[in-house]
This record gives sequence, C-alpha cells and structure tokens, in this order.
Amino acid sequence: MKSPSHRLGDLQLRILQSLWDRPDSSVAEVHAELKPERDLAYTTVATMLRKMETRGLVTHREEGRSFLYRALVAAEEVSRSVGQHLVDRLSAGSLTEAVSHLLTSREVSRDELDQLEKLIKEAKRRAQ
Amino acid sequence: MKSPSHRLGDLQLRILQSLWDRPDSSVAEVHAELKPERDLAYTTVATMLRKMETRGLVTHREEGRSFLYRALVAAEEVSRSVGQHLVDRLSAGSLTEAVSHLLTSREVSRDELDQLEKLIKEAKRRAQ
DNA sequence: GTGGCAATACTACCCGGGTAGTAGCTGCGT
DNA sequence: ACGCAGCTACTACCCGGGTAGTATTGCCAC
Repeated sequence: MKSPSHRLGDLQLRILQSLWDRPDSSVAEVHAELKPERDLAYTTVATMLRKMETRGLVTHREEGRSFLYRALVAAEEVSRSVGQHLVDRLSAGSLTEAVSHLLTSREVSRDELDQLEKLIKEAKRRAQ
Repeated sequence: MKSPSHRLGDLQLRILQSLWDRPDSSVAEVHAELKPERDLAYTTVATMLRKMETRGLVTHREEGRSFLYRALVAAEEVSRSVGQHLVDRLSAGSLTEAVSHLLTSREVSRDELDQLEKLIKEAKRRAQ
C-alpha cells in the first residue's frame, strides 16, 4: 500500500483534474477541455493518456471505437502527496512555514483569510 | 525585477537552501552539507552549481584555487514562485483550497494549528 | 466495396534535471 | 623540482515530461 509519491508534471495533473471532473472522457473530450489553456495536438493528449496508463494513473475501457478514460488515483491522494512534497522541498517539513510562504506569496483577500481562519478552527475541533 | 517563475528541481532547491544558510560556500562545503541526505559525487554538486550559474541562479568568486558560490536569487522570491506554482497546479489558484489540502495532508499538531492561527491573524492585521 | 474519417499505436524528438567519469590545471609540501 | 591532492572543465549519459508526426485500424456512408 505504498503511495508512490506521485511525481506528476503539469500536463498530467491537468489531465487528471479533467478526469476527476468528468470520468469516462474520451481523448477528444479531454483534448477539448484543455484546448483553451493549452493548444495541444490531439495526439499529444492521447500519448500522454497512454503514458499515464502504463504508470497506473488512469485506465480506460472501450466504447465503440473510442477509449473512455478514468483516473485511477484519487484527487485526495494526489493533492496530499503533491502538497507534502512541496512542504518538504520548501521548508524541510515545516507546514507552518510553508503556509506562511503561501500567505506572503500573493495578495490575500480578507475573504480568503476568513475562510482560512475557519479552516484552522475546524481542524482544531477535529483534532481534539 | 522579472521573476522568471523559477522552475527548480529538488537538488537545485536543496543547494540554494545550503547557500542561503552559508553564502560563499565552496563546492566541497556544499557537498559536505548534502552528504548525509544525498550521497552524491563531488563532481555532481560541482556540475549542478555550474549549470545553475549559467541559469543565473548563483554566482561565484575565486578564492585561491576554489570557487565560492553565492545564491543570486532570494529565498523569498523562490518560495513565492514555488508556492504560487503549487497553488496554481493544485487548485487552479485557490489558496484556501491549497491550504486545506496541506492541512489534510498530514497530522497537524495542536501547536502548529496555533501558530497557523496566529499567522492568519497577523495577515489580517497587515491587510487592513 | 470503397473512400474517407476518426480513433488509436508507434516512433521520434527536445529539453532539462540529475548523475558522474575523466581530463586538465595548479599550488603546496617535501 | 616533482608529484600528489584538490579543484574546475568538459562530456556523456539516463530518465521522464512534453510534444507531435506518421502509420494503421476499423467503421460508416453511399
């Protein structure tokens, strides 16, 4: 049950997000969804999906002449390992420092701060 | 003042951290510092430093027969862009979500939560 | 049944991080 | 004066993400 520290590139992560949103997407659908942000060739997406399948990140089933892809890794799981990796990289494991970096990394709206406060409180409640 | 979205590998980041800690380090010193965690060849570190110099991440001056290296990018700057990149990757820019992911990514001690709360409060004070 | 389209399969390439071996230089100790 | 130790320079390689062109397959319409 090792969680093999998913080392995902930007495109791979983006594709996963698309599949989490809309499971059983065809290559064409994923390609269409990514089109606005990244003008990739159709075959690029197809190739990436195939590569990701060999890595166990996604799987497919056939539907007529198309493949419908599904993510095999949970969003939770990936967020966790990506996040954990960042914390390690950035601050030798100090979560507080990491968050502190995030906070100074950009303009944070009052709204966001409120939400964050709520998050912390909730975590505290859960923790006790 | 361009912040060219530093795309740093793990090793590069680790080397920078070492240099932030101890500027004007020789290759030998950086190598020694990294030794316990990553048993790299001396030349590996030297090569990486040279590569990083061509990318403008570090610079060196000569001291006798050795090169003493200094980071050219600020810790702040790098933390920011690395953190920002994560937020973008993970949650399409939602900082709240990103932090939420970090919070669920591991056991968070009560202490850490307290610290975090303090962080938020401070940010709020600064924001108004 | 044949042309064409849409889909996948295969292959190749680039790039950059990471890793390290080997060659070449130089100053220091004896 | 000479050789060794230590240092940099050069070169090469692997690997994986990313990108895409070309080949092949198979279905559908007419």
